[in-house]
Amino acid sequence: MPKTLPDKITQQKPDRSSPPGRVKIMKALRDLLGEKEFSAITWADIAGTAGVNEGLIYKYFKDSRNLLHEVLKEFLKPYADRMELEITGLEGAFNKLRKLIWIHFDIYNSDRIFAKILLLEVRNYPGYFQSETYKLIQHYANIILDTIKEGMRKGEIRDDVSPRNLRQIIIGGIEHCCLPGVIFKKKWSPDALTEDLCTILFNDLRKN
Amino acid sequence: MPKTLPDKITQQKPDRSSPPGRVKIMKALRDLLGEKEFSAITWADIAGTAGVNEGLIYKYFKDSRNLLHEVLKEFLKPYADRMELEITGLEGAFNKLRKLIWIHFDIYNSDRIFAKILLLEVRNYPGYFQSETYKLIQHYANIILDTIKEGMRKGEIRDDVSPRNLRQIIIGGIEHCCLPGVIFKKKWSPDALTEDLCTILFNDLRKN
Amino acid sequence: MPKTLPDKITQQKPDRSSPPGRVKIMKALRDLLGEKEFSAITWADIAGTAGVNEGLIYKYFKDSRNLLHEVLKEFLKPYADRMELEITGLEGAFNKLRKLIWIHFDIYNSDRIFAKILLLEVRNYPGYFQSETYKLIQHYANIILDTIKEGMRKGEIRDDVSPRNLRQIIIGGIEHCCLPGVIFKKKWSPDALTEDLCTILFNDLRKN
Amino acid sequence: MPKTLPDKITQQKPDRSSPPGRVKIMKALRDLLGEKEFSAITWADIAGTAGVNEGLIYKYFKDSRNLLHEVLKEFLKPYADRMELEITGLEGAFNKLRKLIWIHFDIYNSDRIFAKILLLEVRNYPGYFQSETYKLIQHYANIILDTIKEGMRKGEIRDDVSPRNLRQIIIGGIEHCCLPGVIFKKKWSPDALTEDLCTILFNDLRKN
DNA sequence: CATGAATGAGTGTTCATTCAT
DNA sequence: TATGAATGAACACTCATTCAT
Repeated sequence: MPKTLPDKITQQKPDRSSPPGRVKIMKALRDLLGEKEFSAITWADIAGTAGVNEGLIYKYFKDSRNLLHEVLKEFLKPYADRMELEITGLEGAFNKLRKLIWIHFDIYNSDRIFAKILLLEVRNYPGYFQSETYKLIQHYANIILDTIKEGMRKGEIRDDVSPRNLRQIIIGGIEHCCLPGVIFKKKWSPDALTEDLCTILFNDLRKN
Repeated sequence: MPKTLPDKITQQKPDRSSPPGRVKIMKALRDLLGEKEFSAITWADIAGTAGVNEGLIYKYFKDSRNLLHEVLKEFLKPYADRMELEITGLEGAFNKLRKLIWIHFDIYNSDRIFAKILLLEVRNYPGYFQSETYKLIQHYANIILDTIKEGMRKGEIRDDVSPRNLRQIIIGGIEHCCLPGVIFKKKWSPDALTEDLCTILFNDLRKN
Repeated sequence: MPKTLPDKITQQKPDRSSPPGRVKIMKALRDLLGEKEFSAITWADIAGTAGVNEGLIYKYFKDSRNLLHEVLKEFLKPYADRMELEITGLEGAFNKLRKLIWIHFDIYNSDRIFAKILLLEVRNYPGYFQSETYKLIQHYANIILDTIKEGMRKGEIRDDVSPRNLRQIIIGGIEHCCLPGVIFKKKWSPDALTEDLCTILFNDLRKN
Repeated sequence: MPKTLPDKITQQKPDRSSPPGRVKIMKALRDLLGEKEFSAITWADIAGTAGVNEGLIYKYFKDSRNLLHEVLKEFLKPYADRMELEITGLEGAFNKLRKLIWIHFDIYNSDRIFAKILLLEVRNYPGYFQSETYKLIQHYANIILDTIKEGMRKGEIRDDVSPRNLRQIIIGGIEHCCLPGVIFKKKWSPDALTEDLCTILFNDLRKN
């Protein structure tokens, strides 16, 4: 079973290039997201929490959505490289998929705020599917897709199903297994969920 | 392969109890949902489209969310009975599940507006998970869950996985297989999707 | 010499169709225009002066420019019919032109607020030359143009010059004769200005 | 017919007294005026275009209007001497006036940006009529006025009209003949316009 | 001489909501 | 039952301006 991801991926590199105000604003939004829905967060909230002037937000971010995407990007970025790294060296498509699945469960489990935003909120903001955040998400999704395709090519995975559908089912399965926990704020075990999901997807569902 | 659902489930019973104003308002929202996001629809929009006064909406609905739920309920209601009806008489858990899966694909396929609302929008409205709409959705989910449990009890479905997780994976799989089509407005074939999803879930994913 | 225009053309017909709020708002803007530049007038000013809510302005006028044009239209409308009426029955192009010139001097003389707006302010608002106000102004300009053309056709006015240019010179002459008075808030005599303008334009400028 | 003004009047003397920042700022505003209305130009625009810091503008110009006037002054200055030069040596008031008129048409024709600003925008800025720009403009106007007065004194021009009014009519005529071209961005012929304007103003308008 | 960072006050605009008729 | 009129409170966003470095 995979071990937890290296303690605290440094989410925020205090580039001396990033002005303190900008940093404070992003931090403020991150904090506020823990308290309330993004759509309920106002510029006044953000400015107030950050301790900066409202106008400053506009200086660094063209609008509130842009700010959110910036925050999400900063959250998602580190996982991008991570994910590819984690599966290199693993043998067999199923092992890789299992690992990828586990990582997803772990990420959603360890940061509930972002889990809620990613699983529930962000998707129905206008323009989400053109956003950079979506592109990052798609990047992960494509890692899964590539793994599937490779597995099919190598004759490990049955190739009488659409690889895209398989990927969608994996992702959908992951997300819906997390949802109850996210909504009703309960902890879950990434290990156990991975086990169940893989059992169901990889094996015959019929008894014996 | 299952055939398409009986043409035009009567979505709207003109209860003589339902005053014309109320009917017009609900109709107006339904029409508007085809044009734009729910969150972008204002009372003025609704009143304008319905051809009634803004104030009148308050007579019948306490707020816009309430109105939305009312509309969704009206949409979802017919399917409730339907679903149970469709699977009674079917032999075997897998057959029943397949049928249920197919129905979901078919519903989302045939009404894209509601698909978009249900799959993307409604979930992140505050209070959704306490709403009646959610209860109706849960009702369908429970039909699936019951079918799974029955299948396990009867020794058809392997019982070393959590039935809830299995249900979540099924639902998540369905939804994520529909999502690309909903987002990018492409048609899909409920038959083909059902086939893929069932193959993946029910059988061994390993080649041979 | 022409006599002053009939006392107080009824600028505002209290159509019972026009809601009191709307009327108050337009009145408020008209009053404010006497005090300060249009560009310095805020919605708060207008709402405050009118004694109504800021939001109400938006109900009746889509933006402040629209409100201004509405006010200008109401001011200009009455003169539209007037002008054509005044010259019907007059004999000879030069008589007609003289009358039209006099009317312009008189209008600008009697309402300095609108004179200032029309001669100085309104022209450089974005979209002015697509506005309804401009169309109304053009209507007057076209009456002059038609009179010129008719005069040329009838052999009264020399036809070796462009009628459009002649019109522009007449209008430009009128406006620039008014300008000093408008800017430095001095009264002028429409009669005297008409006399000078017509002498210069109609006759040989050379002595003898 | 007068020939075009000497190619490229040097608009900008790189006084060693003028610091590079100041020069860049003025250049930036001049460039921006070609793109959009002055009123739509912000300090950020100017600083961005100039490639300097916003704060720097304050070092050199007390406010944006002041900056505009500075730019206009720089534009208008060269024509001041020019104009007097051009008419010295000419015989007869009418010849001089014709030349002055032609020069105006030519200036407005050759620099549309400044034409638009001078003919449409600048006049309704608060304080314009106290500005240095206005004084420069008045200077030109006075050259015309002096020429008229001289012509009257010498018995060339009829003296039964106010010289000021005559000047206003000339200037108004010039401006209004240019306006359509400026607004709708069409080229015009200074020669043809001069011909028409002089014919109308100097001669009898009556046929024969 | 020039900059990066930050500010404060205001702007137009939006909308759900109320109420007398 | 339904409407026209009006309201209040907030909201995102803008921008000229200042100041320490």
